[in-house]
Amino acid sequence: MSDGDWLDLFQKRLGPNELEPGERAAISQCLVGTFTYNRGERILLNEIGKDALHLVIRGWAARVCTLENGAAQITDVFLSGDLCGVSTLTGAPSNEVVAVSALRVALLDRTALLNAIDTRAKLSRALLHLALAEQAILREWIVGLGLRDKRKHLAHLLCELHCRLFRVGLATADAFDLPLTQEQLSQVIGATAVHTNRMLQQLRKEGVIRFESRVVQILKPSQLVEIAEFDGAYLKH
Amino acid sequence: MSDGDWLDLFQKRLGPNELEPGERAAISQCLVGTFTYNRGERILLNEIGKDALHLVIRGWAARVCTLENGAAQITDVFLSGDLCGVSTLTGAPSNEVVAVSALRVALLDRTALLNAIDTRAKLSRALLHLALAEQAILREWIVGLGLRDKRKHLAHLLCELHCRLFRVGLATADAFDLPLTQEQLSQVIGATAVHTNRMLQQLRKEGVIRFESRVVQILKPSQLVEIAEFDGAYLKH
DNA sequence: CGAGAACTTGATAGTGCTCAAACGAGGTGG
DNA sequence: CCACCTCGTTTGAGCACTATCAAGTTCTCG
Repeated sequence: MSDGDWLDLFQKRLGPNELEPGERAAISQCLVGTFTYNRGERILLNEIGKDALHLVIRGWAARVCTLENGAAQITDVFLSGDLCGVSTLTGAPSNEVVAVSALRVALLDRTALLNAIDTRAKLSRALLHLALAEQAILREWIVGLGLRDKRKHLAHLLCELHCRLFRVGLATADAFDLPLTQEQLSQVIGATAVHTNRMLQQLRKEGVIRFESRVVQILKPSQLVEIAEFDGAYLKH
Repeated sequence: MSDGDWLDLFQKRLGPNELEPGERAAISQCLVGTFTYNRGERILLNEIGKDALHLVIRGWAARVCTLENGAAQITDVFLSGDLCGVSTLTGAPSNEVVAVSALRVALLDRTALLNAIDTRAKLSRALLHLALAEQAILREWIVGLGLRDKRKHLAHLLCELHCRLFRVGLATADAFDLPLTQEQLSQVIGATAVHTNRMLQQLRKEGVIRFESRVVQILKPSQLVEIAEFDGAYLKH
């Protein structure tokens, strides 16, 4: 995915709600540049983030909430096409967001974007749409944390990530890159790294997945879906 | 709270982003009536919900996600002033929402509201604002489920509810009505009803709260906040 | 090749679950 | 007015899932 395609990527992410040429132009005028972060760097809560939202072009990012005892929870994962920092539009305090892998982003000027959505109703709808899509994912994560055991939750997460990546052309029918470490996976599903490791091994022993050198291969898709009780409808926003 | 005040209530809920007379008029023209549900009734996914969003005037509602085995998770709690069904604006599939107590709602016509936000940029911003505020709460719930033990999570939930109710004038400095059953509380924090009961008793034994006949009294506010590691900043959207 | 990060494995402890039953309050019908 | 039924709360005992602690192994990269 080259830098110039960021707008197409964003449009693909928005799905059926196609942007018209006018909206495309309005957004592309918000672009102030692109930037590359290294794995582990803080994004959004930095000099750049003060003025600009980050549209992910390539790589992964994650929002991390940390408690006093140092324990950390990942509440969002941002993939290609995801817009990161929408909540700062309303002046809300944002959490820490870190680059999970090398990360290429398009920088969209906050003020310009606010202007754009005030001028163009469709753009505003598009952002609302994105926010609601995120909500749906957050809710599903809550269900995973509250109701599923860790093995099922892990399976569900893999299904979700596969779906989301497939939508933007970053997954084949049965495989995708997963740059999250097991530690980070455990921060998503609310487990310890040790336990996450064991649940992964269990899924491997069951022959459902393979997961080596940052690549997940889904060997038995239907069984994975069954374990996870996965229904991708919530991603159809 | 009488029916006529629903708009003021909504405005109070939006907080600093005051609506101007024009926007107020635009919203109030979306009103198609008010309605009362009984405790336990399904709202939103019914005849009325097909065409109308529900603005809570009085009472509580909760969004419930149910798994195949019958286990249920509450992912949202809607209080006075909360707008319920925003996600249906984008045609997304909604979850089940039930009335936790007797529930009075204002019904806002979906099509009219869509028109209104397409016409008035400020209204659109207001809805985006609401969606982001909900996101912040969802994230905090994720942190609670992933990182806090059930006692702390329960304490955190009580802090949050107190804050949100206080904002709309439904809590005193140290007490509020809590119509959720212990079973429903447990569906929020991802525990069994038995365990939730024990954690409540522990908080009572510690002298931190009282909770009788659907009323929570916070006896030691600072200690409750400390147990929960509660920081209300995320509610300041 | 060395050093640190990430992954793996084992043993033990504990939080929270399951099953089972009893108790209390509110509502209804006889 | 009381029996009775239901829903919600409370209590107890045993078990399971997951955490914790500790150590060893593999991988990655300068």
